[in-house]
Amino acid sequence: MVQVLTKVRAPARAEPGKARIAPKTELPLGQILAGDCVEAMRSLPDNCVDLIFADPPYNLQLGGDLNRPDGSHVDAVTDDWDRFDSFATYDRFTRDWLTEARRILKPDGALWVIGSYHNIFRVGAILQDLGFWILNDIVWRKSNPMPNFRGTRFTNAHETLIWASQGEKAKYHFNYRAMKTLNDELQMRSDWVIPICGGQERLKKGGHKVHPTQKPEALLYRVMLATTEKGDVVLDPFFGTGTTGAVAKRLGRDWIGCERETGYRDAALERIEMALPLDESALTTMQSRKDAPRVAFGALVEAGLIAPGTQLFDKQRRWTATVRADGSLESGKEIGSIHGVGKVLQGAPSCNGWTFWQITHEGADKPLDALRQLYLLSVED
Amino acid sequence: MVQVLTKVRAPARAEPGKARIAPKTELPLGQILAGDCVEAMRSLPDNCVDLIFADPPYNLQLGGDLNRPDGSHVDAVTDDWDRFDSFATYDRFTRDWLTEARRILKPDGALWVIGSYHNIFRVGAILQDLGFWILNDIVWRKSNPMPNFRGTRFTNAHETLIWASQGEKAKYHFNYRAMKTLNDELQMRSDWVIPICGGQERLKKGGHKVHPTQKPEALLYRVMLATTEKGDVVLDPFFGTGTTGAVAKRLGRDWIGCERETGYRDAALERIEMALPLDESALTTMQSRKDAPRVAFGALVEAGLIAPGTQLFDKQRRWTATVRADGSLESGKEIGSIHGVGKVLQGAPSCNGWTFWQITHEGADKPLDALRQLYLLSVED
DNA sequence: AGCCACTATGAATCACCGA
DNA sequence: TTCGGTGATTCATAGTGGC
Repeated sequence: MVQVLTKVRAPARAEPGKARIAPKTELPLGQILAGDCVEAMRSLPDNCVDLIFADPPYNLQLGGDLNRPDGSHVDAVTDDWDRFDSFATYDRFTRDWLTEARRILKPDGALWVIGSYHNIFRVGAILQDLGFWILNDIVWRKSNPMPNFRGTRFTNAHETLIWASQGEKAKYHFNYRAMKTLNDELQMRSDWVIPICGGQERLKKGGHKVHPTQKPEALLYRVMLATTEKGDVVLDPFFGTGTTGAVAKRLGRDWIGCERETGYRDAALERIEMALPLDESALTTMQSRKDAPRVAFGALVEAGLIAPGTQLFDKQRRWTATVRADGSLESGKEIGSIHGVGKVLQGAPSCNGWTFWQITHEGADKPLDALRQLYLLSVED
Repeated sequence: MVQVLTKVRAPARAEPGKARIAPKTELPLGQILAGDCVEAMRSLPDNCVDLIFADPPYNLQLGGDLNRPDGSHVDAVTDDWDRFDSFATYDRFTRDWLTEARRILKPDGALWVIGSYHNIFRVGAILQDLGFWILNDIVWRKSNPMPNFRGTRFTNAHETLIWASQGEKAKYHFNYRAMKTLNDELQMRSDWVIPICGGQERLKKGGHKVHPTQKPEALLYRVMLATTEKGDVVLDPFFGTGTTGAVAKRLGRDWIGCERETGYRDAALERIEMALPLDESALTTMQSRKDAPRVAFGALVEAGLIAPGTQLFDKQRRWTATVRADGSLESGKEIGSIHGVGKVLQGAPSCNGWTFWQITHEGADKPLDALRQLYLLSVED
């Protein structure tokens, strides 16, 4: 049953003198706390993190084996950590970690939780009961989901994220301009098309995936770009193989993880060690409408086709420019879209940035448009 | 003797002796029951409807008026207790109508509920608590949502539907082939792109919309096509201006509505009166193979389409087998049905012999299934 | 090199009838 | 009620190997 057992504290808006904000120096930044996440969070002070991203067990309740039509076996999520006796047990677990999360979250911090229909309705109801205020539910539309092999239901092609603040009146951070820039000058919608995690990004060991449910970095990239600032502290209570940490490092955010399993912790630390932080200029995102670029290529940056910090150049190599995290471009004092910067540099009345700017990709120089074609192929539906 | 195994009958709608299924003649088909939906549903017998589609209100706890169960008025929602109280009120309301819905729904019936992040998590958790079994959550992705004017959040561009059966082991109906056909021969996914209701379809009176949240008919069309058969009874506890009734009439389904407000009832009746039912042939949908007559492999041998002694082989020609006079198959030491032998040879948990085994027929290699089709044509009248 | 064929796999609550 | 037999059912990527 979804119900609140104890009355929750007032939702907390940062009022000077009422809540002490813990300084970052007291925090285990860049560390993975071993053990149960509730215990781990108990070791942290009140009001100390800016964002919590949580990917809790989904309580899938899978039955027997499943085979594809060709007879091959589907590798299901049967790990111990996803087994709960009942909805009541799962609800208790959920209430426990959400309660602790609420305590360590700053008054103007935000919570993100991802889940599927197996668990997300319970999580959503409980976090509302605890006083969190839902700002959006976000649909991650998978461009390449696993089919329904037996033809018994609709292809389960999405997962749901909930974005919530500490309370109805609580402040929160939303980088509206960065999101709009990332989405080709259209407001970012509540449905995001992102491929599942595979290929080079998927952590493997001995030919096998290290974690059964590794999330794509593009998902975390958008979450953090939308709702944190550079230097913010991001905590992930179900750290797994550290996607949250890797993206936080790339984006210049500090991170804290909680993870019970040694194998996941080791893989995460090694992975984050290798992650390269973006440089200062690449991290600067659009702040106001005045600098607003018209960009159609933020999605390529997010998808990892173009890394923030990448140098672009024109065919004659008269100018170069640097790609920033939200898909804007910087060249000397000029900042804007790929089109706008190209126009100003050339002193031309207009410029098509897709054909003007060149990029070195797989050892060859190509116009940006070549990468756009690649991207379109990858997300078309 | 030519033998066709019994054609699959229309799936029985309940276990005989387990529950009495009310005959349709006892039901108020094509009527809108006035008043509160819980009261209205109480007037209906157990196990009497095949589908319930519900679009419940979700703004009870916010802004406007809020009444406690005893009828007293709740002041503006400003403190925690009141907020909790409003969720509790909404939960009680939800549990009440879902409980009654569960009673009148047939054992193999299905429930659909639509909502937004304001209420859908509570509805989903409660229906799970009541024993409903979620089959899919569906995202209605609006092609033309209202923008977020203040730029404070992501554009709220979708709503969520939950599709649930009576329980984990309950049967349910899913017209897989019809959905696949509707989606250009790809499995229908859990995210549906459908425009919001506007234009000619939107009911207006004196220049104003009659109902604030009229749903597009395309949405109901897909729901009913996917999970009901012609002649099924569809009930909508929050009938509004009758989208459910209009689509049910169009698709040859019977309907029952519940609606408190006279204005909505009048508009709905007028609207449904004008709706044109599709003719018989247009209503015929793609049948799944499972509904086709069953043919025993032996019948093809008997009919002379396949001679005893014929060699069969798999696509990669790893194995061969010989057809025997009684329709059994022999491959080395293995003897049995086309399915059983294929299963053992591959070491697979199961095998569809019709698609696994190939045969040389009229100079070309074909799966056995091709001959089955020929056979079906030859015995059809 | 480039193209094609073939294989592998991903958070999945994945049949149903008759004896 | 359990058990066994029949037979229905997959999409987008990534990777590998042959020609």
